[in-house]
Amino acid sequence: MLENKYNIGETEKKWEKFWQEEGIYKFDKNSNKPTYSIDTPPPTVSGELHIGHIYGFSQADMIARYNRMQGKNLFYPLGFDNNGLPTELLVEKKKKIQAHSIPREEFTKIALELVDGYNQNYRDMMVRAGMSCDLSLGYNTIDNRSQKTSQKSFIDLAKRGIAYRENKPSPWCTKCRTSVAQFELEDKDLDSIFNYLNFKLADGSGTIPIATTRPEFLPACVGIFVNPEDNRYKHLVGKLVKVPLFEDRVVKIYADSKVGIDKGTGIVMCCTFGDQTDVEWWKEYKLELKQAIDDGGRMTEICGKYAGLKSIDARKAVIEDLKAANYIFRQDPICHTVKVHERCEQPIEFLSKKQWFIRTSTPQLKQTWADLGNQLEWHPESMKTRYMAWVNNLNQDWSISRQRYFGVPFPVWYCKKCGKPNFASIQDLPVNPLSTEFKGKCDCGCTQFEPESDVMDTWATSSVTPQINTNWAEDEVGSNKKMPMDMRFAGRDIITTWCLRTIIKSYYHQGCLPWKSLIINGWMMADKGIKFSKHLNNSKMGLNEIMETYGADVVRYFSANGAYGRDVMFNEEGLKDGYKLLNKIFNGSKFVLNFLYDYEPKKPKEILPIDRYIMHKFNQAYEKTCAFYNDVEMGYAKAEIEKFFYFFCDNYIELAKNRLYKPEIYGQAAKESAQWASYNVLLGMLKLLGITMPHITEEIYQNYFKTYEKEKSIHLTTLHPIDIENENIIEKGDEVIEIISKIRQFKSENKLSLKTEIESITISNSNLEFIKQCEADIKAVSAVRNINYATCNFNVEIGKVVE
RNA sequence: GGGAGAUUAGCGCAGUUGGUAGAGUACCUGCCUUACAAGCAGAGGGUCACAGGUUCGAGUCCUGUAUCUCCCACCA
Repeated sequence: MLENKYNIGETEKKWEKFWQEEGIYKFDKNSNKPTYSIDTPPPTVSGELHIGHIYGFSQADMIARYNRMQGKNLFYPLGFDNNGLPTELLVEKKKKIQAHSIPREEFTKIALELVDGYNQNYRDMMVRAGMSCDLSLGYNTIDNRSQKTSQKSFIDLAKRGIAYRENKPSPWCTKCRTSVAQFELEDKDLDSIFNYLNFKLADGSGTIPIATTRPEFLPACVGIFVNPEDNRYKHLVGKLVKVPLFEDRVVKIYADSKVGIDKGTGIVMCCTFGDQTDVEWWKEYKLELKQAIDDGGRMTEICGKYAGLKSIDARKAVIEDLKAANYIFRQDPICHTVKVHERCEQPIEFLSKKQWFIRTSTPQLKQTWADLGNQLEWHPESMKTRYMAWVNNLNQDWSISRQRYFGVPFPVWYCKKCGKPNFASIQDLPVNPLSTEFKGKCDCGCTQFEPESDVMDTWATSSVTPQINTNWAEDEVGSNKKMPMDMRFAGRDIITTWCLRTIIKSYYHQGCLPWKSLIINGWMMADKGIKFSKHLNNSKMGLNEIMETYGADVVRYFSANGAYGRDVMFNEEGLKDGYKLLNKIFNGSKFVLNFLYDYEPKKPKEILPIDRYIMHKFNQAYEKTCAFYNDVEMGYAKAEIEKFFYFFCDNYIELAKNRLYKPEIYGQAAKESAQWASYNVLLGMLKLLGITMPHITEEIYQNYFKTYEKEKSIHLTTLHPIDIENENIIEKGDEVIEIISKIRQFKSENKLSLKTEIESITISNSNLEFIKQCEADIKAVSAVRNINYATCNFNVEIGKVVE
């Protein structure tokens, strides 16, 4: 028997425990069923979880559950991404150790131990939210399997010339002492001062005005630029200019259309490197490379007396000296946007370092990425546009070197004599070249090697999750058979980064897409226009509080709202809607089960018309719901079956109630007919509702249906329509519902109780056969004593009320 | 600055190819109906962001504007 009142927390936790202990969601290696494989994106575990995290995952889980109930064997892992900077910083902070102070292996070991606790919290919350992942399939991107996969990927690409090493200026964070990728940068508004300087022409013919916010870069000034269309300065092109404070140095004036005539003074100094434009000019005009700032943000020896100062202090000193020497003729305070490293908010510098790159940006490759994008099944389709636009604008190869200590090392040693990179053997992976000698000889005969000390960017590893999942490092043939995986889900912000990179790697290694379909979810917004954010800490309700009050089923219900891929706004009202359905499912089921506990399902010889009708009506809702799930529209699917559930309760239960209660009046056969319909329809509804609300549906299944359905969990049953003979009955049944509705309307308008008895009604219709068959049910539900019939257009006339 | 999406009832959202604006919730009116008042029945409520245009007809197509979200670029 079900409890009188549904206890959300207790019941949900009970079944979560059951699912884990019984291995309900375990992937079965030996199964004959077709596999449905999901490349779950491994989350970076840091900070508090908020309801926004649950949003995307629970939507994907609904697709997983739908496929499982289609009879598929689910490969649905939950890994964690923890080989990057956030983990390194977390370990340093929590364990109070400097990464560099201990061997990399040891640091990694400590990291894995520490991260395990965080992973467990995350896993617990995923389980608590009703995710049906197989936790035994998890991985850490810093574990041996992931490292091996990532290193093998690198060696494969490097040996084929797809990965190459080159000296390239790239964004650098002097605080984290690492190069950073373009997409790790964000904008920040900072106050600064625009300094107007007079540069002396080398021939003594005068001065030219240049405005700069970074005067400390003067020692790295390698050229002056004006716009070729600028009539004021055209004549200066080709002349030489003395660098202020460093007057033994002269630089040439160039003309380039990238100079904005209206900006500043219209004359720009190019320093290596102040910004991206400097990088481009340096490359294009083959300028000298003068590095003014070192890895840690201090001035280098080329800066003379400023060497060793932090750049910010050097700036003050330089400005003082410029003022003293009368170079500055104007200073304007400005607020401008600078690129900062998203993790530490430190303004970035451009430094030139030897880095490994992966080729991604030639026109042919771009065409390949576009072709692959077209082969991929996008949900929703409109998201493809973003991908295509990005691919089209791709103009840089992918930098994968990071000058950090913690991470997946490059398995490479450079020959001390000729510099050639020598790679580790695949069977030795994973290796750390800092602690392992290269065994062998370079082609040049040399046996002395310099190990690579850099590690790979975390994306280099998180882009091979399909290869980690399919065990490509150990079994290429087996992996190839499993590729592409069936599905990947992701937030729409990472289509162009994570998704594209994963596509690139799968193409290079296995010549195919990583997945057949990509499902993009929107964001859950905290309030109008405001995203949930770790920085803002703006969750109105904490996740634990929400789970306590409403439970996972309700959170999942809320997550299913709206059209797929769209943002939704968090509001407690939305949770209350889910709570209503939860309550309704419990009460409706409790009522029906009362009449089923002593019933063994057996198809009766004769099924009454209303009972046949509700089963056909269910099949109709079933088809619609499944069609929505096939189109990855969880919101519409949920709404469809929810609508039908309410219909079932408000109409069918009311109609069948009397027959179920009073077999002595309506007959035992009439009761059994209603039992048969109730059994099938309720079970069918629970299965479909269970995709969104797995806990409550399990509770009800276990309470009764399990005895007759064999499967040990409702989530292992398969979806199918009710087996019933084909019959054109839905329209006729709908007419009966309309008759009842008209009588209810009459009573409501006349402010009567629904129990109020009515003397007689007259039903008119062109064909009265079906309605006549339902007479007993209509009378019972509407409290009508007599029904008269007339043959003409459909109409219901309501007679006198019994006083 | 460029690209993509959004803007519809008090609220959070649906609206397929152009043809009288939809459910839920809230509010309101009633009803304790042998499961559920966290329920049931019923009613009201919208210049479809704004301004133009195409069309016999526009929430839907086109152009522009505003606001929000995401992505990219620029920032001397």
